[in-house]
Amino acid sequence: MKHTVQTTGVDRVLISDPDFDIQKIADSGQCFRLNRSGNGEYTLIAHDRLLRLRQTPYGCEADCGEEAFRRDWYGYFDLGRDYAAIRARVDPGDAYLSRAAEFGRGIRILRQDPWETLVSFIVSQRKTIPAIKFCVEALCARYGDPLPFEPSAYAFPRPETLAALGEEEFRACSLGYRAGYVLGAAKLCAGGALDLGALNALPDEALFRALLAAPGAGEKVVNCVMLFGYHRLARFPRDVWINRVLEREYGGATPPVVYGEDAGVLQQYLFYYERSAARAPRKRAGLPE
DNA sequence: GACCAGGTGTCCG
DNA sequence: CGGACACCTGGT
Repeated sequence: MKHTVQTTGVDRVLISDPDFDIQKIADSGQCFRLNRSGNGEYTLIAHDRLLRLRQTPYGCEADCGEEAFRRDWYGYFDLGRDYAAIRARVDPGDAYLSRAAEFGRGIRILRQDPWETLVSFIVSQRKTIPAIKFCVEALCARYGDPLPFEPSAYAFPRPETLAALGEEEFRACSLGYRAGYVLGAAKLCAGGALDLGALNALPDEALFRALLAAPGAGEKVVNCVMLFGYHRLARFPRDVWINRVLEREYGGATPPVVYGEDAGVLQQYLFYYERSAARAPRKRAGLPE
C-alpha cells in the first residue's frame, strides 16, 4: 500500500495523496461538521473528537499525533483504500463520468457515525447545505456533550438525549416539520427497536429495509446513511442533482455506473462535478463559499 | 410574494 | 404501484 501519512512533528501528521483533498471533501455534501474556518484552515468534529486541519502546498496537515491519528482518523478518512484504483476502473467509454472522476479527484467516502448520519440526512430533506449545517449545529450546541479539552465544541447528541425532548425543542432548532421525524427516530434508537450498531452485520438489502423503519427516512436518505454511515460503497443515492445528470447526460436511462461495487464513490464525483458547474457562474470575487 | 431547496408520508386512481 | 400534494423555514 502507498505510504500517504507521515509524521512531521510531535503533534502534526501530513496527509499527502492526490486522492485526498480536504476542500473537496468538505464541499462534497456528505458531512455537515467539516468547515473551513478561513485561510485554508478546517475544523472537523466527528466521533466525539475535534480535529483541526490545514491545506499546505505539500498536503493536508492534521493537528494530531501519529498514534492518535492512526487510531481515530485513518479509518475515518478511509486512508486504507486506493481511490486512484477506483478512478482507474472508470469505463473510458463513459466520457462524462471520466471527466467527473478527474474533476473530483481527492474526494473520499468518510466513515461517519450511523446515528449522526441518520439524523443529519433526515434533517436534510428540502434544505440547502448551509441550512442543514445550521440545524445540526443547533442540535449539537444545545443537546450535545462538550468535548474533552474543547469545552466550547459539542459532540453530536446521543439518541437517549434527543428521545427525551419534545417536538418544540426540535422546531426551535429550525427543523420544521422534520421535528417529528427526528424525535421518532430518536425514540426508535434509544428504545432499542432500531439498533444501529447491530444493523452493521446485515447485508445491503436487509440494512436498507431496516433503516426504512426510521420516520422521515425514505430511499434517498437511507442510501445516504448506508453510504456515509455504514460505508456501503455500492450504494448510489439519487438526489435532484444526480437525477439531473442522469437525465441530461444519460438520456434518463440508468447507466451501468449505478450498479458497480464503487457506485457510491462515483456518485460523489458526479454530484460534486454537477454542483460545482452550477455554482461556478454565481461565484463573485471576494466572496468564497 | 411566489418559488425553490440534496424528500417523505399520505392519499388517490 | 405511480402520480399528485402538503409540509417548516430561510433565501432569492
